[in-house]
Amino acid sequence: MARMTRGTRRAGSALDPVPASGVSADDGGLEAAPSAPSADGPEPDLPPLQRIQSLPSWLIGRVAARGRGLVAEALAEQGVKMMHHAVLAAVAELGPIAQADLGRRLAIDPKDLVGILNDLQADGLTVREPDPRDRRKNAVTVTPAGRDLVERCAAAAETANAQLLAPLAPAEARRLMALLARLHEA
Amino acid sequence: MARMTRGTRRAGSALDPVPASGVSADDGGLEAAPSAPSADGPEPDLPPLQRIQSLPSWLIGRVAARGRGLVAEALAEQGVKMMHHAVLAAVAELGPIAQADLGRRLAIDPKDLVGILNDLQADGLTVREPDPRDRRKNAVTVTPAGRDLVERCAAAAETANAQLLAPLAPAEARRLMALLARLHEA
DNA sequence: CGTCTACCGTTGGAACTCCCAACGAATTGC
DNA sequence: GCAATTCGTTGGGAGTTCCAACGGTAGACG
Repeated sequence: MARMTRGTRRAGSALDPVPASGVSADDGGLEAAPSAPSADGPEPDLPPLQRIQSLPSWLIGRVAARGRGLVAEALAEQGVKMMHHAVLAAVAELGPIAQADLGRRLAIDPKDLVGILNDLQADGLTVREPDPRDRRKNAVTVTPAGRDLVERCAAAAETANAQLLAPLAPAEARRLMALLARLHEA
Repeated sequence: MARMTRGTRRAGSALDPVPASGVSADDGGLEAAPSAPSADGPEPDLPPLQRIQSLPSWLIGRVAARGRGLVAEALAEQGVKMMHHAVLAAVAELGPIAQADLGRRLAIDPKDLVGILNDLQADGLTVREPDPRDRRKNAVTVTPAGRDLVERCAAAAETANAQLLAPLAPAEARRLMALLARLHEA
């Protein structure tokens, strides 16, 4: 609650030496901290660059964010949001499918899936009809319009993904995907 | 507006063949969609499994989500949120640093950084003092308590990351990191 | 000198994701 | 028949990410 900002106003020290470019491979030597990172024992070793932010989780997170942005941007040109495209594509691929199965496949919260399917249905891209075998379930199906749209969106998404993997040779991209798949199935 | 649910109630078809297990490597052959994905020309090739959701962006996103969860869980035991740890570690590493530079380094929105630094400062982990050279800037510094905490948090984060990369041999993990680093520097 | 532009920290708000709890309807097991 | 479970849906809330705007400050230029 009592969250104060701007407390003690004392004199400080130099602050500029951070160039903040995006390369992150080479910084000028600028560890001029007045505190004592070089006089306390318990630091075993510190890598040349960022100590914590070069962790796998951070790196993967950054790359994932960039990929998400690229795909979202590409899909925005088609007027489709990312999750809407994912659901639409999944419905187009897996014939008629129940909402719960859809949510489990795509790791989408059932609550959010309701809204997404409402939007897709309002746009005439998917149809919900009750499953005669299990009247609790909704059989979700694509309409021809939905199938057309998912085609264009898939092309846009693949372009964005190619852009994401552009720095890698095809063989390297395959290796990356294989390693990530192993982590995903864990 | 006018978002209808539960419209036309007609008879459907089979709906059960989705096992929804997590393996994703082998599905039983179940492409029994009554519509025509096999009669239209413009599809060049469709991979054996999920067509869209095996895209790099999706796979990376899923792995990133798992990594984020693991790190967040490990850090929660120390009572620290992920971004708080990231900021604290960055401040500890890069001497006194301005908030804007911090935000650019970690790709954090300035708004969110304000809240994070307020929390860290309220807990006595960091200090903001105005930079005498540029009175617009805040020089953020770690306190000894912050330096102690970041040490424990770094250990927890590294454990979580090891858990994330557990399915990979050390050489494979290094290769994955190298590939991701190339994508990140793009 | 004054003005203009750009940056700094800060605030407010929107959009999206995720989690938990509940309900009526319907299915399954006993 | 009856209990337990599942399904779709609604509701609320926490958390994250991003955008637009503001007053205060610094630097560039005339």
